Amino acid sequence: MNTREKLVATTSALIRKKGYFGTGINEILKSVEVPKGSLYHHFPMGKDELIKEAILYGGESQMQKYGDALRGKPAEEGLSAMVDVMVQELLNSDFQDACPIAAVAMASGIIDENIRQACDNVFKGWQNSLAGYLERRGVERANEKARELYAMFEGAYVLSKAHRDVQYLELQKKFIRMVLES
Amino acid sequence: MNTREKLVATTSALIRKKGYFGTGINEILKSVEVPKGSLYHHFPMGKDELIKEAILYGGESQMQKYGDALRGKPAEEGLSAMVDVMVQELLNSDFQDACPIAAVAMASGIIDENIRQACDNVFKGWQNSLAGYLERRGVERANEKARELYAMFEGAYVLSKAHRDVQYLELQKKFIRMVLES
DNA sequence: TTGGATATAGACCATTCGGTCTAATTGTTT
DNA sequence: AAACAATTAGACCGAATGGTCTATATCCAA
Repeated sequence: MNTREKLVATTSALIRKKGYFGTGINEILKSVEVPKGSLYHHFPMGKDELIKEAILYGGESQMQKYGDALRGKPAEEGLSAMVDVMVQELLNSDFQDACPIAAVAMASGIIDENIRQACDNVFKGWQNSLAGYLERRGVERANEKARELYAMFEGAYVLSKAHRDVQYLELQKKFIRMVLES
Repeated sequence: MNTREKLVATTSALIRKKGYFGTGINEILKSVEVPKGSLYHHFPMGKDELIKEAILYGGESQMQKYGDALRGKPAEEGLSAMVDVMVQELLNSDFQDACPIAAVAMASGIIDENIRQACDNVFKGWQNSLAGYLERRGVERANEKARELYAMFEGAYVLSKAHRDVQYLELQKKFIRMVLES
């Protein structure tokens, strides 16, 4: 892992916990043990460029985790496993790591428009990937259902973190079948 | 409206857009046109105390809006009107104002535990209020359904903001009946 | 009208913020 | 080995951060 990759990966981990404004450049540098010159060499546009990359990186690695959970399983079972991924991430991080994009997306509209678009693209990618998964399993109106399931999961992720209680995520499992069969 | 109330109301509006770390004390003071001495007179514990109050204030005023939308309507119609409140807030603010609590809640776990608890209490209040509303209309398993509807709405609120597109919220209306009748 | 509480006013503080800039070092190509 | 680009290193900058402190109003009760 080279300097650039280390910067992106660490930034991704930090913004997931503290969002855009809560994550400082000096903090990132200290965490990665890299001098300032390196950062501005690899990311001439500074913080916004680094965070944009971190959003895309975080989006991809999260998509991979979800993909692993879904793969080879029938729809309901796969989606349930996807919820379990979120549950485990909350538990493993003492409720610090929720959706890696949401924390930044909440402040979009204030921050650079490029960053909002990066969040947007990640969300769209997840959603399309989920829609494809459903379609391959013969689910009707897969796109609409993917959107709905995704909104449910996202909301439950936020609430479970705020409550320090995974019951909101666990509850989603009860409603997956209902959405699929609607 | 006295100085204290003005500080709380303005802080509530700002944290809704930018979250905990994105909202600075000096910015608040400038916006309210109040000197620093007044702030620390009314809130000796500083920023964290002010933001905690702002969370509770924002939670109450939002609950009032939702209550107005729900009041006197049958369940499905009322919930649909509640979604419309969220849609209008996004549109009226050019997609800057989503859930007034979520932006701060996302960074909880890092911030003062009192603030996380304030977010938690607001969320719990909304959820209980919604459960009561459903119960009064004879809905079975009102508590569980209130939780689920609430998670759906919260997720759609976040996604609609990130996408700058209210379709996620509008989509919820199609699924309200399904949850109610489940 | 005097005294004491309440509140406003803002200068000042150490620290951190994101960012710039110049050297020194490392790596690669001839 | 020389030359050149790529990268690392970190001192330094102005601005902003949250917070403290003293002085001055303002208000109400005695």
